[in-house]
Amino acid sequence: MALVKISDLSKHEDKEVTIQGWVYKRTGKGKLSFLLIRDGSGFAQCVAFKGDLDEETFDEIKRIPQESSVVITGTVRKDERAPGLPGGYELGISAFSVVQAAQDDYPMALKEHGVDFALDNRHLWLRMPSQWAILRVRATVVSAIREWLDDNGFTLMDTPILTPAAAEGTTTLFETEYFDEGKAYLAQTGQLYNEANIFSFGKVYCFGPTFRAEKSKTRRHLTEFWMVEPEAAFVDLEELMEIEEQFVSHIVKRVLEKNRPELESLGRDISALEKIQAPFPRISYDDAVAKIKELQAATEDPEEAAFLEIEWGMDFGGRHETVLTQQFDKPVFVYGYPTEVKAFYMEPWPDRPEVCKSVDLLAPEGYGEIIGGSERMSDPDLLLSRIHEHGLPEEAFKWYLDLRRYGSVPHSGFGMGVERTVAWLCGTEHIREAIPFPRTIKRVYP
RNA sequence: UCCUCAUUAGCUCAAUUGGCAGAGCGAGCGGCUGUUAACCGCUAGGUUCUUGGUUCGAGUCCAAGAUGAGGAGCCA
Repeated sequence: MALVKISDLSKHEDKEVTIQGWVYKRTGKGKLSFLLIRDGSGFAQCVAFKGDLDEETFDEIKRIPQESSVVITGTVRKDERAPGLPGGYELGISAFSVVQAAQDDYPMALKEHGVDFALDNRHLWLRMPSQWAILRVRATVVSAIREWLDDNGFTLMDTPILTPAAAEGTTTLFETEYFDEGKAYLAQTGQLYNEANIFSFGKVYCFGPTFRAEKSKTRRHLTEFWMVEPEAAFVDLEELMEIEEQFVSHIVKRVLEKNRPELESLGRDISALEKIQAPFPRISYDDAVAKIKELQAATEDPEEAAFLEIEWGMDFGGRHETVLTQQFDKPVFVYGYPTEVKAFYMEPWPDRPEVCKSVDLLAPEGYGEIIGGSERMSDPDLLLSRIHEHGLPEEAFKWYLDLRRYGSVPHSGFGMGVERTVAWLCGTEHIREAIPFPRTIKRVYP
């Protein structure tokens, strides 16, 4: 008889098959016992009738503790009552064997848990359907990212994680001793290296973990997170936005194709995701500020109005992004931020030096920034003066300035946060659930 | 770093004005042939975050501390 995955049960209707997995839940009903089994590919109900089995086996099933690892053989039945993921099919048990009976003190009840308890038990929390669903979506997001970039002429270039100095000069970095060379720092971005790579490969991307030692304690921040950073030569700001909207649309499309049961199990509003197709709306920073002021004036709640206080030149806070994105049912591009609130390497707007050619992509439903990008500065003299203005060590950027001396071209790139994207697509409250083992300012265990 | 909030059974929470420490889930035992967070009966399970103070009496009031959370700043 065939060894099958739960996700394939529907292909074996009325056949006897064997599955290998773990007991997620057990419900006794006298002469009937229900086991909800998970095997990594999904969750399926297995049903034991006392009359179909010898007494010893039925008794063993009736008493099997949650999380025990088991091998079950049975006949696949279509039954609308059968719970599971994808569900709708169940196994009528004919043979049952235990690989290991779990201890009966499994700490995670099949209930809501507080954040602290859930995170202390992350190694076990991962077994629950909600976490399984979110991390399956994450895997699809990652493969869709690579697929789209690989298919659209971008070459993967791995950039270093150990770096000699602050790349952007703004954020606090994790520091480590590096032999006799002094300090090294965990990378906060691979962008500067990618700017070198494009002069050999044209269009490139790096994709890996990124580290920020900022003491950010919000639902949108991790100290270790995954970021994909495409960078392309001969691409200006307008073309960059076109790349981003095609890229994001493709990721959403793949998730809708591959993870519909997962999204449904999470209670995600799928129709909201079906609207995510290029083109996305574009709004200038100037207009966005005007819009926020308008929304602030219309607010009756004085507390909310205070949060929405904004003047031209300020960066957006979380509240600003929320009210702005609520005006759209797709992600929205905000471009042309004030030079002062952005990184040193962004190309100035023609005839408006106080504005730079930057663009952020804000996800709808209040999720906010998932992408930050810009057209990069191509003039070596201006770049050098910016490095001085930001108090950055010129010596560390010598190679970076070289790029502007030998065949400089207009070029652009962006960084997309994987966990923020996954949290948005799954409708998850906090991005810590969008990575298997989150690292936050107060947590490096487990 | 700052602001705000939280901490009671393994988990999620309740406990009136300061007056005997409680429930549901989970666990164990028993019952039930379709459970969907099943249901019914019984049993076990407590340093009420810590230290000090006020009081006849503190889970509750006061002080200090610990731990955690999510907001600001910063960013993806």
